[in-house]
Amino acid sequence: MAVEGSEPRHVTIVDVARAANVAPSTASRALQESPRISDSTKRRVREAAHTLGYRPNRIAQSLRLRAGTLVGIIVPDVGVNFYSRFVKGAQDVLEHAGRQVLVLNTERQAAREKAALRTVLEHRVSGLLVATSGGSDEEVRIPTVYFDNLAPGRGVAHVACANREGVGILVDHLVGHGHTRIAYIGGPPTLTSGSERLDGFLGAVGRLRLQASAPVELADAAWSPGSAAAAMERLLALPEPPTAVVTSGDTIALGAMSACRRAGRRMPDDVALVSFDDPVYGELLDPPVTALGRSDVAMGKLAASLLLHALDAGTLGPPTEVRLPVELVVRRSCGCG
Amino acid sequence: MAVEGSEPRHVTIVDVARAANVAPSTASRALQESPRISDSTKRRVREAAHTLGYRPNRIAQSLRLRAGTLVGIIVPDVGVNFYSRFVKGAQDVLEHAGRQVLVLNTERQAAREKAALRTVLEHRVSGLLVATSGGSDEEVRIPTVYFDNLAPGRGVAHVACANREGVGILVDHLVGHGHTRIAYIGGPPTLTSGSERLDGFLGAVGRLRLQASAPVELADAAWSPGSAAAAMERLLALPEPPTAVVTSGDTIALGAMSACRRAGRRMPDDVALVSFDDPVYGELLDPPVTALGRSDVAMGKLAASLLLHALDAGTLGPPTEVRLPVELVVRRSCGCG
DNA sequence: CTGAAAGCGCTTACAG
DNA sequence: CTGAAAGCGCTTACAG
Repeated sequence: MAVEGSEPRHVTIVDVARAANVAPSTASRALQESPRISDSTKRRVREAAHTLGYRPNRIAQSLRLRAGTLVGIIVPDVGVNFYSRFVKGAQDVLEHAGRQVLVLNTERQAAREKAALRTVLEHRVSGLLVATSGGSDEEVRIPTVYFDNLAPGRGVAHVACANREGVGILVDHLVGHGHTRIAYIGGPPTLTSGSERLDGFLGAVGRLRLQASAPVELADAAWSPGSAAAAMERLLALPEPPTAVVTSGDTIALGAMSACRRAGRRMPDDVALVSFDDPVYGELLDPPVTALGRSDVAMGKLAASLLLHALDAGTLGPPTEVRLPVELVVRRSCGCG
Repeated sequence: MAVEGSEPRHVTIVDVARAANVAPSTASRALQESPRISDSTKRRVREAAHTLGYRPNRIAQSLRLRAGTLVGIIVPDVGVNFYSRFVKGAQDVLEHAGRQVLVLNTERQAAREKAALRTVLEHRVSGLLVATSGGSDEEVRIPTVYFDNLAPGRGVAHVACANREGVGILVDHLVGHGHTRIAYIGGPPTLTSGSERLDGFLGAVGRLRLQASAPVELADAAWSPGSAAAAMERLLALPEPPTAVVTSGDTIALGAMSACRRAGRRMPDDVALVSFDDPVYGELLDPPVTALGRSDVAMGKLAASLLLHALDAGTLGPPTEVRLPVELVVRRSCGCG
């Protein structure tokens, strides 16, 4: 069973040409269905290619064509649901466009982000989809779509969800339930979503004149449930604890919910909760979470489409900014039902 | 700000050579730190490369070297936690070895799996990490590590967790709590983990003489919570419903738990539950789930290491099969605490 | 220590 | 309709 001796060299177009008794150039054109090649020749070449098991070498094609089919995706952490589902969506539309995806992880480290950028550039990717962690400020010279965390003025497009409005919707819903002491637990305002969502909260409570009773707590940079739980505990320890809380993301909601449970507070009776980014199985949680529907897969598809568009249109003008609309999925944690 | 006119051609080694006043071959060697090049020349070349912003073209390198740095990973669905975290682990060790990862999704479709295989092969990846959905039976000619779903006799290595033993541990734990009517909800036995885990359950109840009161229900091929919930409902509708249930995976546990909740059965009092594959935030669920710790990231790292090993050792002999040990994370759903 | 030449596997003007 | 030649950007024997 073991493979003996030397590597069984790959079949090349020269092999195919020889087998079909034509020149390599003719074989190449035949395989490309060029109209300039006779049907009989095409058939002969195709057969030769088939029986030899010819697989074109994309490396060679890319070099010759000075353009490959690779697209780079740089994310802070593929292990995180949001990013992996974004990749899934992007991969899907890119694949259908005959492109492949090089996924690079940065672990939210600036150095790794820079290295990732260098690497994909060396691979001569046609374009890039990136969610920066704020690491690299260099302008990239190839078509780039920034998502989640935006990079003002750079790239061909930016995509994010309607962060401010989203939080506004969440606050409004809570107010509809009669809450006036509404707290917010969010990711740090260093990156786009953390900052815009916090902004949205501040804006909403301002508009509703609720500032005085609207405490804000922040989770850590990874938006970890642990740090969110600690934040929730701080809120519960307040002299006048909030009766409802808005969380800026699924993992934060999870942490907050578990903190409430440990503290013996019933949800939604003692404290209601609504969240941005529906937890992946949000309807299975106890209570089922009222949240803004996830837009990760859709965002991936959109970002990929925008990139594809820029790729064949040629990049011109300032980046377009696209905001994905959000929609409230009403379940039980808010007090409904 | 818009980029004007023609593409700004990439800087090549010829440009660097010219700037440093040496031949391209010398520039190439200098950049590779060849001992045959004088220090002064090296310095000159490095400086030229730096000021010109030279980035080697990996496409060209790969073609010339007849070996690239790409590794393919083929998974049923990157959007699923298990796979995305596997990718994260694999990516990490591969990246440290100077390799990049091409991720392909199959959506559990045989046709897409075959296409994915063709694609990565055309990219001349050095090796492959694949979780088949049973789609392709063809032997792949490059070093391949199969994971999760195994392919007997093929590839350089197989990695999976200790499925049978794992379920045995789960059953034993439930028996330790005094249960005798123990049900099982699992994925279909078509692929490795579904089949081995079911096997493990059957083996355990046989060994314990519990067969008569050990109903088995199956979820769908995607192991969806919805189908698991339906399975749980069937179990609860039994004349003598089980007092405990073993689920073969995290998503199945989630579905089963929600079905119990909807049916008004308290957990673990009315029905206890233990699961394979700890849900990602299993400790935050209500009740916190007793489960076998996840080994996805570790599995990714292991699979990548095995591949790397095969890559520099050269493939010989039959595939090694590695089983990741499992460990029980005791929490509340089983009745502990 | 450095350079000229060949070649990795393709594709596309350029001829015929 | 088909072929011979050049070249994408590198690296590595082979000379010197």
